Amino acid sequence: MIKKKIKNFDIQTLSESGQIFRLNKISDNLFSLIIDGIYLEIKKIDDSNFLFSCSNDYFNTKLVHFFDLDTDYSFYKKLANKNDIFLQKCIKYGENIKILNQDPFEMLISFIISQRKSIKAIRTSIERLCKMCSKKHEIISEFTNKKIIYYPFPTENEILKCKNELLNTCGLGYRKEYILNACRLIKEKRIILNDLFSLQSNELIENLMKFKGVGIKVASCIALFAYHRFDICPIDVWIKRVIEQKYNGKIPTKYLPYIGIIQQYWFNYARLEKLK
DNA sequence: GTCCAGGTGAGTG
DNA sequence: CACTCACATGGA
Repeated sequence: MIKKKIKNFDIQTLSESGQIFRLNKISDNLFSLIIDGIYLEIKKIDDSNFLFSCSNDYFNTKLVHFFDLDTDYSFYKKLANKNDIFLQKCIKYGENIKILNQDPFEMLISFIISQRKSIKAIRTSIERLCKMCSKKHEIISEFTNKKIIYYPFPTENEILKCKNELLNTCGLGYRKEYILNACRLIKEKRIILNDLFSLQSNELIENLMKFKGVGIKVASCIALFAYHRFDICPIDVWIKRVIEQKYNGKIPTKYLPYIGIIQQYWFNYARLEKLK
């Protein structure tokens, strides 16, 4: 277990941000996270002090990048136009939101599942998929001393090997075939997710949309949350409402190079305040 | 029971 | 090009 002083890190808001589905609040100020096949816990001591159940080395080499801790967000927080009271309010409301650097395959499968589902339902479905396809792991929590059972996010091979009747219990509905199809394309190396990092954003989106079941919205989420493309804006039902109601249907051009992060401020506010 | 959710692909005009 | 429609299922 290590202690870290981190400024502008809001794990509670991140866990509700709709970009990560396996960061869970366990109890007051205690969160669990499954990435990279491992389970770790994060305890918030106060606004800028945290405990992590991992080594200092793992924190520095993996988590700093994952949580995007080496990026200074102060520039983005100042982007709101002077007369844009709404965006100012959104930024204040979720001022320590970050755009994470998550695994492309996990984002691909997670956001295929996400279509026409609530965030709560997405989480349930993903957890079932992990439980059905992936290997069971057990560890003892460093914080609670309780036994923890967890399942890493499955690989494409593990999903393909999973029996149909098990996959059918994951609540995937019509998305099941999309997921199997995506796993086949990856297994056959028809699309290599790690090779897409070098592409321009528009080419990246184009390539992601080769997966059946991945349209412009899901491709945009993957581009933003796995490939860190701040110039990409996933437009879902919430963002549609924001653009129509607050911006007369048009995004201010000044925001376009950073619309990914701005979109996340909008989304967080609109969803948690149930903007109608 | 009804309605909605971080949408997409196929079909039609 | 734009527009409509079916699509499974959980959660409120």
